[in-house]
Amino acid sequence: MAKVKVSFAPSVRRLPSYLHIIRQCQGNGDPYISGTVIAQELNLEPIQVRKDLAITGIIGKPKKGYPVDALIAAIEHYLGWDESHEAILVGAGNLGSALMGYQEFQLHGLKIAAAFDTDPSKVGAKIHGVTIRSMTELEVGIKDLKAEIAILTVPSPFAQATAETLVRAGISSIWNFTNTKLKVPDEIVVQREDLSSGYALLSVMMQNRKTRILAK
Amino acid sequence: MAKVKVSFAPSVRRLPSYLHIIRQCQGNGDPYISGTVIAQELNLEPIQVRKDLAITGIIGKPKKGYPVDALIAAIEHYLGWDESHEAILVGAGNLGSALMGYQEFQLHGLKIAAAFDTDPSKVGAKIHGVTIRSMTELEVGIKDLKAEIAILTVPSPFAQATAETLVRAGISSIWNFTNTKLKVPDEIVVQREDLSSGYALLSVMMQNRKTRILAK
DNA sequence: TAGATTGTTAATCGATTAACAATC
DNA sequence: TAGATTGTTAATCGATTAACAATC
Repeated sequence: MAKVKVSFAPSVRRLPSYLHIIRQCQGNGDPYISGTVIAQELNLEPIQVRKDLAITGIIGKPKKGYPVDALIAAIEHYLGWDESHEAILVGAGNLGSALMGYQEFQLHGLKIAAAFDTDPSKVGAKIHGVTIRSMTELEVGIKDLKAEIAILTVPSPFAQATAETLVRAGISSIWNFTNTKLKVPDEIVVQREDLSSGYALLSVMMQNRKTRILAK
Repeated sequence: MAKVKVSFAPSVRRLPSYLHIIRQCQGNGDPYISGTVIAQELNLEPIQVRKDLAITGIIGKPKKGYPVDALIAAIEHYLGWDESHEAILVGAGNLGSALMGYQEFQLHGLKIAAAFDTDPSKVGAKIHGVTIRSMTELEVGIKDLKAEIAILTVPSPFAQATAETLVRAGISSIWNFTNTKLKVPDEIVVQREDLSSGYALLSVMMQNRKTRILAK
């Protein structure tokens, strides 16, 4: 295979957008899609798209572009979205419930097998088809279900303690939706999703826009 | 003021995490906090924290650190979080409802004045204190409320059309939670929040972890 | 064939990190 | 004072972009 030296996180983050575009293309019945087209659709540079796609190992055809079906398969395989991963969700509040209802995840191999919450009135109920269990069963539940991913949507003050329980129970990956930076062993994979950081960016862009307009 | 050449988006994105730590410090009654401490807490390099804080214009004291109250004020002012912004939310589904319940936003000046949805059974109801109005009132509603921000949580297929209505109604900033890249005029500020990109990163890290372990 | 598009190698750009003098 | 911490200037690192030969 050709040796590919590529930017990492930024490229990986862009892959789902590519996948989205390419899927639409597949719906149209086009057998090939060019990096140029993808770039245009997403307001990116064509060279960036080509570089990013290279990490999946896919080979394009000059003049035509990339074979749509193979490209989708390559991206999904690279992301591991072609096999299923058992997940549990901790904290069935507003955000947690919303995430349970997100069908897209299932499409990408993420199976939320159970949710856990401290609120006794929720326990036993189902939200979007997922049964809510008591937080006291968390450790046993994780082992029973052989879950590898935990989606963490508890209130921030409980984030660290919950994470420690998760690690004890053998969870290897945590998708952290709290605004707490978790202290966990190095071998645990943590991905933090931070709405505040996006909102901060939006806020600053809004201010820049205003000064830009005033400067006219 | 000292001239500060700084990385932009990444620095801005980190500011809310700093704010979170510094607030805790304020709770403890500490009058000063050092960049070193913040860095330790977030697993960052001290120099990075100092560089980031410099963009807010705050001046630290050698040996002591930054004055906590002034630092909080400086970050909030830089982000524009010290004044309120009227927002509306479009698409009161799972995610939309969750966002309406997110108190943290109000704390940072984001006021969701109304929500809009196509579902007649939702119209008139309140979710987390926000009244749901009919989508047909969207344009008038935005003008009435003098909203500047629209939080877009409609199903992806409706994202582009809805965005166009928003722009027509005079919205200047869109916080886009759909996985559609919006085509809007340049002067409109758009911040896209993309769960798939975070999940992609988590997925790849999980695979790398496995190969790392197998390599042992 | 001619030309669009690929993949590779090199150049640029921007963000992070290092080094260190200034200072409380 | 001595030493921790700041802010500045320079060096490194990594990601994006440019240039271009290869190719269908």
